[in-house]
Amino acid sequence: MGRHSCCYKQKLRKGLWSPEEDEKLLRHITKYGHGCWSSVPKLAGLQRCGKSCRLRWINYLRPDLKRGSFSPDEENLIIELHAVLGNKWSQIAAQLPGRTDNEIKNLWNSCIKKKLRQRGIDPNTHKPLSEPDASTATASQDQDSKLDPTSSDNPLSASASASASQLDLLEPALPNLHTVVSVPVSDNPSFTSQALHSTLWFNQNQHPSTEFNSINMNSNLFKSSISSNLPLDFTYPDNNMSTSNSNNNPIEYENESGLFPWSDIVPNKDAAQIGLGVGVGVGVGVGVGVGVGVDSVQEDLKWSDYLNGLMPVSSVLQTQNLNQSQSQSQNHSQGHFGFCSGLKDDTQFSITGLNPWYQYQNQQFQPNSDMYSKEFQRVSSSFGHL
DNA sequence: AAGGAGCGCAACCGCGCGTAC
DNA sequence: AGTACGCGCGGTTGCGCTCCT
Repeated sequence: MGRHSCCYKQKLRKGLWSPEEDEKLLRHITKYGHGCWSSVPKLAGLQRCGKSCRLRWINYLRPDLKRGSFSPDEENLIIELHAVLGNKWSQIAAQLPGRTDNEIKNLWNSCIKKKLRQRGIDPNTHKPLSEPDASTATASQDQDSKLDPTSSDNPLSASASASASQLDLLEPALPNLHTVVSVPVSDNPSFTSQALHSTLWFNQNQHPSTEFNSINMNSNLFKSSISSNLPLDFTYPDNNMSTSNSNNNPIEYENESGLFPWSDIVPNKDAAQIGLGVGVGVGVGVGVGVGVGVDSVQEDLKWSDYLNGLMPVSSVLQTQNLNQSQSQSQNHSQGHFGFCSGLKDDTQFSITGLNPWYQYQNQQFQPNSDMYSKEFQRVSSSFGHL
């Protein structure tokens, strides 16, 4: 254990790689593959340890690496993923094709941390800093007063007092949620409701022993269900969903990645009854959300339909600017908080306004519908335990 | 113009885990 | 079962560039 034997060997070069070394390594791996890394330097004629070769290949020479600075979309995604995964750089990198863990780690330590602090967010906990700067605090106070100026015990008001980011509004609603669904955001007209439908459906019929009504997302049972092979049955309405964001960068619906611990669960389209959605908005600002709804979407609706009034997507989808996104996220947080109005005040089961899916659900899922109100109340009472 | 500070990035280090023997 | 080894990961370091004074 500990130090590798190769590190004890003398006469091995360290430090920056020369172009000649790069060429040797590149030529060797291109021709033969890397195989056993410890043998690579010898076979490639390099005075390096295998570990150094591996690192150089992974972080620099790999042909599929994306060069250049990170896009706002990528930065946002990193923030979202970090909120869920923490310093699991390799797992975060797995969600960003062409980016390395080292690159992301460096970006985080050099740029994103700073940006979050400037916005009054603790980059480690993703919670508001204890003493936010005055401007942030003022802005958030305005948001609070719009949200519910009369409710002093409104936990959302309280949590938003330091900063009005999405993360604030979700705290302490989702203190230990370790689950992410990457919800695509697009201005692509072919973007259909199925794409929006990136919600994990939870079929209580197939597992009557699992009490949806009493599920507590903070419970160890729930968390262990999510982090292991669940006894619950999560399904994906659309398995092969893939779309693009407004930069036309593909956002893959990763249902086989390590991101979803339940990724090996067999999809079951017939299971969609009560939805438990856990989502992260991509490229539209800081937003981690959880949605609860009834699956009422049967037909495909075009993305343009949403923009034409079926759902109040608004301009939030058209910006890539983090600042704009954040301020918009504040607006949406208020605007769509009505969705939670059917829940008890202390439910704290909030929904991000950034996620079109939740906005869509907000419109479709009207409590005054007899069919849905029952279910809604059921769900409401369920999450009243939180 | 010179020097120091700050920053970004590439590379290294040390550890844990898995596997072969 | 114990040991050695290889791999991968997260944390850290150090170099070089840019900006500021």
